[in-house]
Amino acid sequence: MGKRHISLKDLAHELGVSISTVSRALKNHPDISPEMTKKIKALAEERNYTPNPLAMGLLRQQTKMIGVIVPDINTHFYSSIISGIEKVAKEHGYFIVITSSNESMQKEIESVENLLKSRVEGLIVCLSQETNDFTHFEKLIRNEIPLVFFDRVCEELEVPAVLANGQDATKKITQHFFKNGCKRIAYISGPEHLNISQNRKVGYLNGLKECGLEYDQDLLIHCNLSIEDAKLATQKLLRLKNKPDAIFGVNDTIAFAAMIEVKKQGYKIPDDISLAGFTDEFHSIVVDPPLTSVSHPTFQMGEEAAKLFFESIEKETNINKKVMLPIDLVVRESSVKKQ
Amino acid sequence: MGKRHISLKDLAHELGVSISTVSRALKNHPDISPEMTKKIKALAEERNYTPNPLAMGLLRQQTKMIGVIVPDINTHFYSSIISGIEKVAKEHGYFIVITSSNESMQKEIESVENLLKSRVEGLIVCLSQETNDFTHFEKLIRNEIPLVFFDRVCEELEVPAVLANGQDATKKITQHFFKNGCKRIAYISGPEHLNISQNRKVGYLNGLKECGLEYDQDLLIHCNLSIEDAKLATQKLLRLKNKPDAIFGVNDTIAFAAMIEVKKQGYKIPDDISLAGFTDEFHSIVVDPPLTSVSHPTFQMGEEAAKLFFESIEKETNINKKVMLPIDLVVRESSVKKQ
DNA sequence: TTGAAAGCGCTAACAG
DNA sequence: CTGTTAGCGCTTTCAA
Repeated sequence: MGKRHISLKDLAHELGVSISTVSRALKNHPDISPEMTKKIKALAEERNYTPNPLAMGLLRQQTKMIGVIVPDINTHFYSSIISGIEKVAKEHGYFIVITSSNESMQKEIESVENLLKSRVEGLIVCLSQETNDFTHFEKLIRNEIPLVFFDRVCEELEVPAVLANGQDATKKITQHFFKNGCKRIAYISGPEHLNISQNRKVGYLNGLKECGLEYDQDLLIHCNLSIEDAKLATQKLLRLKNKPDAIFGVNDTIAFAAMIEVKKQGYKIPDDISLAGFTDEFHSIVVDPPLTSVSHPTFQMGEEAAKLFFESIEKETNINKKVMLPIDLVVRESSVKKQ
Repeated sequence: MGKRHISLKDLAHELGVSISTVSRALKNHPDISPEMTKKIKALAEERNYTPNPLAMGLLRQQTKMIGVIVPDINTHFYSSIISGIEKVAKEHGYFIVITSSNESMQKEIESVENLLKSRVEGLIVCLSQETNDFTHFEKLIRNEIPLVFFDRVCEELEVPAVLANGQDATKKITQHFFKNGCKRIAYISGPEHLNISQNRKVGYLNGLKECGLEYDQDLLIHCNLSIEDAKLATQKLLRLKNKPDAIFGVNDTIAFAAMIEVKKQGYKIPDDISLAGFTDEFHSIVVDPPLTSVSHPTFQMGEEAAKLFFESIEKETNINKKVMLPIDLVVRESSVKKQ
C-alpha cells in the first residue's frame, strides 16, 4: 500500500494559502506574485508533487488511454508494431492498454467492451483472423469514438487505416521466383476473407500474369495462421503430382512451418524448392538457409497508426485516411538456386 | 471525440430520483425497494451504463493499474511473460502499463518516475542489464509501493521475486554435454553483475565439477546481450587454439548468434561443436538443427509475478517471498552427436 | 425507503 | 493578487 500522494491541498495547507493559488502558481499564472510562485514551486518540488491524473481526467473527461487490440501479443510482428504505437502515444502524453484477441472474434468483441468500460479515448485495432462481422466497430463509429485499423482492416468501414503494400510485395516475390527459374510457384495464404489475403492474392496473380505463368488453383492454399495448419498446407502442396518448385507463406509462422516441412520431406532449399516469406530481419537470418522475405515495416506501421489516431482525435470529425507503407523484398539464400 | 458516457446523474434525472438512490440500487442495497431497484437496473442496462473508473479511482485512491518494466518488449521471452502478468492482472480487475527500459538504466529510472506519475499502484520489473544502482527502487520500498522483480533481480533488496532455476539448468546442460562426449564446454554468459549470470555460472561450475572436468576460464565469456556482441564472443571461442566442443548461450539471442557464427566458420553442429541455449519452443524448432534448450516457463513466470504483486498489495506490509520455477532441459539435435 | 451533503484532486469562473 | 465556489462521477454518512 503506497502512501498517499501529495496533493495541492497539502501544499496549500502547509503554506497557509488557498488551493487555487497553488494551482495557479504551478502553471505560471500571471496573476500570482513572483515571490509566491517561487515559494510554491519550491515546496512542490521538495514534496515531489505531481498532479493526480485521475482528478484531471475526471475534470476534462479524458483518460489519456488508447486501447490497442492485436490478434496475438506474442510475436515479434505485433510487439514491434506496439512499440511504434507506444512511442507516438508517449509523445502525446498518452499510454496504451494492450489486449489480445487471440485471433478470436468473440474475444475481440469482449476486448472492445472492456476497453470502453475502462474509458479509453479510442481504439487502434488489427482484426482477428476470424472477424467477419463488424457490428462492434460500427457501434464505435456511431458514437464517434476514434478508431484506427492497421494491417488487417475492414474495407467496407470508413475508418482510417495503415496498410502494408502486400499486393506489391507478393508480385515482387512471384517475379523474383520466376527470374530464378521457378515455374510452379505456390502461395500459402491466410483466411480468405481477410483483406491482407485478398490483396496479396491479387499481387500473386498479377505477378504470374506478368511472368506469363498460368494460375493453377492447386498452388494457392488458404490456411488459418497456425503452425499446424501451415504444415498441413505444405504437405498438401508436396503431395501434388505436379509439385511446386517455389513456396511462399503469408507470414512468419507459415514460412517457418513450410520450411520445416519441406526439409523434413527431404527436399533441398532452394534447389528443389525455393522459399520465401513475410518475416522480420532477425528470424529470417536465424533459420537455415536464411529466408528470402519481405519485411513488414512494423515499427513504422505502429507509428503511423498512432499518428492517424491523434489526427482523428484532434479533428473532431471522422476521417477516412488510408496510409500505405511500402514493403521491400530482401533476397537471401532460400530463393536463389545454385544449380 | 467520443460522446460523453452516461452517468448516474443522467439516470437519476431521467427517473426523477436522487443519484444516491440510483447508486444504491445498482449495487443491490437492501434499503431500496425491489421495484425501484428493478426500474433503475432496467434503465441502466438500456442506456448501457458503466461506472466511470476515473471517479471511482479518485474516490478510492486507486487506479487499478500496474506498471511493468521490461528490458525489451520485442522478444518472445518478455511478451510471453507480459501475457502471464496480464492474465492474472485481468482476473483481479487490473490492467497493466508496459514500458521498456531498452536495457538502459537511465530509461529504467525514467520509467519508474513516469509510471508513478501515472499513479500505478505498484511495479513489476525485470532489471535492465545495465542496472547496478538501485536507489530508484529503494525509494519505492521506503514509500511502501508494491514492487515485484522477475528473472533479473536485485538480491540485496528485500523484494518479492520470481526466478527461474538457472543454476540447475546450466548444471543439467553441462552434464548433458558431458554425457554426449563433450570435454570442452564453453558458456557465453550475460553481464557479470546480473543475478542470472551469477547463478548460471555457479550451475556451470558445479556441473563441470561433478563431471570431473576442469574449469578453463577461456571457456566462460561474458557478453552484453546483443547479437553483435554474442557473435564476437563466439568468434573468440572459435579462435582459441584449444577450441570448445560445446557451447551454450544464456538466452535466445546469444544461442542463435552462436549458431550462425559456428555454421559460418564451417563447423558441423553437433558433430564438431554441440550447441544449446535458453529459448522457447518455437524458436528452438525453427532453426537447423533444432536447438537443445532449456525453456523458461515464461508465461508462468508472469503469472507468478502478478500473484506476488497482489499478495503484497493485499497484505499491507512488505513481503519478501521468492518463487523459484523449475526449468526443464529439452534435448534436440544440436547437442546429440551422431558418430 | 429515499434524499442531501461532503469529499476524493483539480480547474476555472467569479468575487473581492 | 488571492480566495471562494461549483462541478467532473461516485460513494457514504447522516438526516428525514
